[in-house]
Amino acid sequence: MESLKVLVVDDEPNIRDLLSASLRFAGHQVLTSPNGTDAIAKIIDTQPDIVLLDVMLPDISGFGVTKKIRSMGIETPILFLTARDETEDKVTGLTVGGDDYVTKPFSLDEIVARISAIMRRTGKDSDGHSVIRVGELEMNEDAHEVTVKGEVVELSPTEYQLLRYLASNPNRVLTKAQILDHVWEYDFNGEMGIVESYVSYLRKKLDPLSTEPLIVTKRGVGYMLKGPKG
Amino acid sequence: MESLKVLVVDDEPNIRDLLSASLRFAGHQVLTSPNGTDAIAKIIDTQPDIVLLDVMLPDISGFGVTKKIRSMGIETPILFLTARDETEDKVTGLTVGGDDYVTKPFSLDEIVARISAIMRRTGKDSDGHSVIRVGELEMNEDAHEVTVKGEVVELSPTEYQLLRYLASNPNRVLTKAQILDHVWEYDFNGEMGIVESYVSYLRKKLDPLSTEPLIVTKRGVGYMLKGPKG
DNA sequence: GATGATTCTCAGGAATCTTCCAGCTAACTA
DNA sequence: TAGTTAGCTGGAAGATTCCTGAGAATCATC
Repeated sequence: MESLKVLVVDDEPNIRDLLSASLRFAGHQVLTSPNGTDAIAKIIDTQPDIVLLDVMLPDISGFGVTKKIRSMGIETPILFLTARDETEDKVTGLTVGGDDYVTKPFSLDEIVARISAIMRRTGKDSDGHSVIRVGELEMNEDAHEVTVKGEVVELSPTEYQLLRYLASNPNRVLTKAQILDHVWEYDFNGEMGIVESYVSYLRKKLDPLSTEPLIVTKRGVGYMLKGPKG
Repeated sequence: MESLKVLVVDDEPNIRDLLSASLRFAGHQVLTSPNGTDAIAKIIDTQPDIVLLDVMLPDISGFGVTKKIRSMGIETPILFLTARDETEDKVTGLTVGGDDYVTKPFSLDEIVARISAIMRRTGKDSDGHSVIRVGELEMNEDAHEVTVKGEVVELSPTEYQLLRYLASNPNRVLTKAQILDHVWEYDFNGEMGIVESYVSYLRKKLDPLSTEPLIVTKRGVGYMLKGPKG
């Protein structure tokens, strides 16, 4: 995916930093804003490609911000961030147009994936390929379908996210800490043993179909998804 | 459907925004107008392909607007937006020619479908395919008839709309929030469990006729209508 | 009004998923 | 080689998600 200009709007500095770091690392240009009024000004001023917008803001709500900028003819797609208990009754209207939403706490990989999806849908992303392909492995992001050598593999949500993170970084060792940070929700405070468990689950499902082991262990370092070359 | 120039006339900014976002996302060019006089000017000025016209406007009524532009020889088809309690005959009398009407509150998918239908009828839509075909499933938009392997299936209005939304996005997972936003009326604030119920209804009617389950559940993500060739 | 269809809510239960744990195996090191 | 450490995996508790039947409320039709 090409580099995007992203505006992150959230009143919690922690969340802003978390998202900034992650998005910058993904190659995007990041701007931040702590409240609604500032966000509106920045959107008008800098014209970002996408806005990550917390629904719960100290001054104007995320919906208010949306209404305001839309009434000015600004079509920038928005990815809403909502608390889990707000969603149930307030979801309506959130996924209109190209917009989408994620519930807090989220995983960083989820955010990156949603941004890609929105950019793909709104057609602003030049290489709008919704399929991740690494050797015999294929992940269809639209259908959430995974195949190895054409054979469909059923994965649970967490298994899917883990595999996506690995497949997005083929031939590169990822530490358990990195995996935990990207795939699990940011407030997860469990042990890294869970990564081992899920790698085990993935292997059990993937290896019977593939000619050679897909996920290799780099002892003392982490895991790596093996691609065709290298 | 090709891109159309749509004029949205409504005094409620919320409705204008909702329709703008949805129609723009559907690939149309959208203009908006908050009242009757402005609408008339915009119609003359910009010559839209279709007008979404609220009947209840602060200055001139939607009927007044229609009368005015028709007297000037402008044949632009109109989709009226009316409150549910406004008398039926008053409206039906006015839906001559290619015109049509929907009652508020409406669902976004309904609006998009009606626009397609009008464009088809007035012959302005080049690829006027009124039949959605996905594998063994066939939906005739004109006759509102659904068949699986040629067998007719009777569906309630909501069941039909849900199936249409799914069938318009084959092999693509749609979240319950997306489904709610597209299929249900914009002021619906019930729970997402209703989507589950209706999926259940559809399955009960469709699956007995099809060779393999049409609607698949992607646990933790949403639902997907499975078409040929994943 | 009465009947039947439709919409919507709710709750029990089934199926699946997440997480942790503990015992085991494989790999490294002294 | 033996000891130590890192990683693997089965099991199980608990949580979550999904399915579906039952019933209330609403709407349409006669």
